[in-house]
Amino acid sequence: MPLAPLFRPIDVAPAYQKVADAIEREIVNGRIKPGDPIGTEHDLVRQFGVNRSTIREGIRVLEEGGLIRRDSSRRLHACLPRYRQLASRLSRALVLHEVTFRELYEASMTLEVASIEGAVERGTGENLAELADNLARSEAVVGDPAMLAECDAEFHVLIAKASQNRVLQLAREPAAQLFYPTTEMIVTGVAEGGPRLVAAHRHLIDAIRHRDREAGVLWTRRHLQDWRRGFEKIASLDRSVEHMYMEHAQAARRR
Amino acid sequence: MPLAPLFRPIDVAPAYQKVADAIEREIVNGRIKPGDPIGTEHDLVRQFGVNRSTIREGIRVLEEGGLIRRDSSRRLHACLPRYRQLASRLSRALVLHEVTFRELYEASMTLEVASIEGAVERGTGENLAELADNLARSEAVVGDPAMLAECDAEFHVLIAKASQNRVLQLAREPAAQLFYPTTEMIVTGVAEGGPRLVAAHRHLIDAIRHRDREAGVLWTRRHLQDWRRGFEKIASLDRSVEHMYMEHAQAARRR
DNA sequence: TTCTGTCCCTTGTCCGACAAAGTTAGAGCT
DNA sequence: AGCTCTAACTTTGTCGGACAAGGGACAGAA
Repeated sequence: MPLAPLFRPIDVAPAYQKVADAIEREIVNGRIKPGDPIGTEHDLVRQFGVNRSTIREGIRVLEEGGLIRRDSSRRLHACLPRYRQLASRLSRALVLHEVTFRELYEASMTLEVASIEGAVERGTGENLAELADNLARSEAVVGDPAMLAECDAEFHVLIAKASQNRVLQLAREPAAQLFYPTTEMIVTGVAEGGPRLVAAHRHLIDAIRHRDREAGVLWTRRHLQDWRRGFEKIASLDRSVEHMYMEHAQAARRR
Repeated sequence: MPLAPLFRPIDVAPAYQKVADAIEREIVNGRIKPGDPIGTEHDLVRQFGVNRSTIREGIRVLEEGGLIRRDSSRRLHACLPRYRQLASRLSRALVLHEVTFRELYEASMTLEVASIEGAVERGTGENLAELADNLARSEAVVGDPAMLAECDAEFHVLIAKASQNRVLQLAREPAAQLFYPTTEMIVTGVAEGGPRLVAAHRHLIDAIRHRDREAGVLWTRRHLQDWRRGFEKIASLDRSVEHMYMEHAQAARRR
């Protein structure tokens, strides 16, 4: 007969983890504000009373989590995690889980429609100006698939931003990052792709300007259906997302 | 006149970052499969030709990203990033960006409705069994707010799972993690909260069983509106999400 | 067979060291 | 005085070596 449990397991986290947790707590609690400097490694060695190697391992954890960064002079300071950086982790996870383009398409349909609804309802003049600027740049590069795909990605980020809902902004980002590389392929492969894409963007901006929700939803759906039709000329929707994402994700990390 | 560019900028990432990138590439490319052992630190020292401290810093980066784990005996192996773990990073970011409950509510309305639609359309018998099991456990703890809140969180994870859309599963998770702590408060504060919550769950399961999309959407909306009404008795929707998340997030990390 | 002691290996941590790059302070010049 | 340029000083990234704690394997004892 097994012994009755008498003791609870003790929490024995390694020291580097405790260091990371302690600093994280201070940041999330707000005692260290984004932008505030964390001391030098030597300072932290003194404060925590552990070796510099241990401190450095803890710092790596926080750095990867986006909670602290090193500025140009490599000094440490707290910072607000960037959605894009975090989303690239998620995109990577989606690739590893071998999600299909069908899942990506379906989820994006939901998320992008929600974004445009928010944008139509709450988009500001400033949002419209950014979108118009993006549109102008898109029109200028309509013949260059790579540039156009980049503009398209930015356009939808701006739509999400115009929704004024940061949760939505964050939620759509992982799927969007996986879309991005395919857009270039599609615009390259389908002759009508570029102009249709730009036209859809124009209609979306109009919808926001006139606060015309129906039009916004309609054109978002069409825009995505265009993507889908274009994609199906190249591959099956049930293929899983693959390596194509890699180059883009790693390049984005460097920035 | 400036010289014509003759050389490309050299990649001057620190060694620990290169180590992390190299291992990440192998995992994402699929040459290292989830579950495969990475060598010991000493192996990696030999392979990369750098110091063990450097290897260890690289490992911390990958560990935080969820790409590798240490098993019970602390040996390294590749693994599939868990959505929950990644989502907790995102939740933390949302807290730091001081998103409001209104944003959380609006985004969740979209995401949960999409989840139930998928679940109604594609939910399997196994999904239903898991949901039914969850419902039974919920009914048993209807008087215990903490346990009930936990069941509620799990219920909605199961709904998302039943949608068979992993992108959606992932996208809803960050917002859901921030909801969780408030559910307990609400069920505690509102007498009718517990029974109403369980009733809604029952209706949702029925909707999936009968593939009744209208009912699924209807009860999801009601369920969320209940949350909202309950929350507004406690605080304003425009308050930003705060520390309340911390205890839960850190506890989840340990698992 | 099951328990226990021992050995080897791995990890977590520490110490000390050094080159490169950035920072600061002061000397020197206008 | 104000500016520039150089020389210390700091800080980071990396290295080598070291050691204790703890898991796994294996042999021997009950």
